[in-house]
Amino acid sequence: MKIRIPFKKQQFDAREEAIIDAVNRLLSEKGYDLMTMDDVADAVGIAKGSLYKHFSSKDKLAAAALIRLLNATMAELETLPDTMPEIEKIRHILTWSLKLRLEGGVPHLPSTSLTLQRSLMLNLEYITLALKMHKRFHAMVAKAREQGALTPLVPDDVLVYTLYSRACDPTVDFLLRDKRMSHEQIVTAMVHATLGGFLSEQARTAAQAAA
Amino acid sequence: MKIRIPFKKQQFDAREEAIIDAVNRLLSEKGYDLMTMDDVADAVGIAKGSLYKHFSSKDKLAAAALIRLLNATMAELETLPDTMPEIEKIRHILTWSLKLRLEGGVPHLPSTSLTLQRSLMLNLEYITLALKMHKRFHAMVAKAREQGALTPLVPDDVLVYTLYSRACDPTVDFLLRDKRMSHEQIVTAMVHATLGGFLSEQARTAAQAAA
DNA sequence: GTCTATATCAGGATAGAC
DNA sequence: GTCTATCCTGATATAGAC
Repeated sequence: MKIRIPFKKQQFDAREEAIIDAVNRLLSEKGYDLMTMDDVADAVGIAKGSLYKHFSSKDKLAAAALIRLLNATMAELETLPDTMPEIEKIRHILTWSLKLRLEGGVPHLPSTSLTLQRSLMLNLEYITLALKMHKRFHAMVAKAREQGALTPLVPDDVLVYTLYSRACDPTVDFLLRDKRMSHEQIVTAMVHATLGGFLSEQARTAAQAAA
Repeated sequence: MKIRIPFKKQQFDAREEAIIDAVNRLLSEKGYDLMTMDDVADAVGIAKGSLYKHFSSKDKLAAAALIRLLNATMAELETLPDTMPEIEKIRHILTWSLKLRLEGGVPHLPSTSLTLQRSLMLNLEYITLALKMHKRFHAMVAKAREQGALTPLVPDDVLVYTLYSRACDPTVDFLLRDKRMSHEQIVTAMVHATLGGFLSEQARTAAQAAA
């Protein structure tokens, strides 16, 4: 049973995607508080009034962008084979996040803005997804620890939160501004510097042998 | 030759200190963009009009707080004995920054806000100090590398910028919110996780022997 | 559903009395 | 130098024509 999607609807959805794209870029550039609805409207090329037909508030707009990001992250996790050691999954998702950020696609996380944080806490769809991802991350880290990859000196929570935070680390901004390292070099260095502090001796020698 | 400082002047200076204290707290809580002059005036307990007699703009206010922070950081560095291995100095200053942050004393760094960043770039006193500290950090990291403490896999710049960034890492906010770790535990874990990624094998085994 | 106003309000900065 | 009252810009959100 094939369902035809009306052209109008397609057009509408495409526009919404375009809006969220713009929001993503703007959020990563200016952050939530400095991003204005005028910015968004201009970037998409529509009037501000029209923008409000799609999203009833600035909150909703940012939430939509973050929800898309959460879904993308979950999808990326799905692509990883079950057989992959958990620490490699962690490395993969960290690398993926950093790359996304460098391409300008990733919002500065909610952590950046108190106002955004508060409004997100009232958004059921966002909370549900965020919680799901949080559990997923926790499970991944716990398994990595079972597999002996993590140092006992740092608790699980620290690594979980670091996975969220590193993609919006100002260090990356500074390195970008210097223009002395390529995107790829930045990612490699950041991943090494970030994970290096969490690895057990065992995992470290294993990683060294691999390299 | 003893110079008497007029009482009025003492009072004035004390008030300025109180203002900067409040700004520090507010900056660390809400960040630059969300901090309002009303907030500051209320926190200090004076009228907004009076506030402007002390600082002619919001920019200046934030700059004053950051300048005080830079000076405090330089002073802290001065206290360290020359004989101390550079990597230990690095560890010390990182620990110091994190503690300060946990006490609510440290502003979220300029990196947080684009607007603040831009206005700071026009503030000669700030730029001069920031550059001085930047050079100081760079020298410290370069020496640490000479002393064989750093891994060749991560460039100096990354560590330098990390020293700035880690004190405003959202990871710390998350850990604080959970209330599952004491301030001291948070500092220890963050320092280990942060520096762990930069150490050479040599430094790592040395650190392990020390512990 | 898109546009062009416009209502409304918050926040930075200033004026002017004391 | 402190206060109160006010100006003015910029930003969210809405109204109303097409």
